[in-house]
Amino acid sequence: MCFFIEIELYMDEKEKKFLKMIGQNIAKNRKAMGFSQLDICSIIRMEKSNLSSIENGRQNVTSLTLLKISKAIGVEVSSFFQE
Amino acid sequence: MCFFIEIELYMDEKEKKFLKMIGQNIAKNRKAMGFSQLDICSIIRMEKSNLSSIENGRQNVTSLTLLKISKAIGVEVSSFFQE
DNA sequence: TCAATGGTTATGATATATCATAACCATTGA
DNA sequence: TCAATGGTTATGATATATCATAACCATTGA
Repeated sequence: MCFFIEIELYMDEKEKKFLKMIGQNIAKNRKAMGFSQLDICSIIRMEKSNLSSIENGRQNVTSLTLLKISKAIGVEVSSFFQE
Repeated sequence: MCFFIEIELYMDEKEKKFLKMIGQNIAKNRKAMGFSQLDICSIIRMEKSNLSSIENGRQNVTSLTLLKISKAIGVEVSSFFQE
């Protein structure tokens, strides 16, 4: 038995879900405002591979990237953190 | 005249202010809940140099770090993005 | 058909967040 | 006094976000 490892795995799952939630919120807001991934990428000069990976929760996106995406879409950054 | 550079500098200022805002919100919430920087760092196993630099807006903090800090303090991540 | 659009995944390079450590300063309480 | 506490700043190492590019797939409209 090794509780430390269990806790680590548990946190890891939580973190994965958190990143997935952010990505889903970005995608939801983006589509609601009528933008494609490519639209956003050209507005903020970001690679489409990057945005795709963020929307799929595969990347630990930084604050400034969230700021840029939120401005391009036209929503508040905090909208990306709603459950 | 070079508008491109002007826009870049302008954005840079906006971004600096954004990071400072996040840092101030973290510090405000942390103090309100009665925690020192060292408390938070020991809870989430983060370097105090790192947290200090985040609270002073010198670092482009990542989503997962915001998640950890918010859990340690006991507030929502979105509270770090309130104007 | 098939070109265009929107998105995903992979790879190597570069920039930078975080770690680890240390030195330093100010404040506080014994 | 002075040790303890809380915070800042600096430096080098390591991990990883993002860039840049490319290949690929599915859908759609001409």
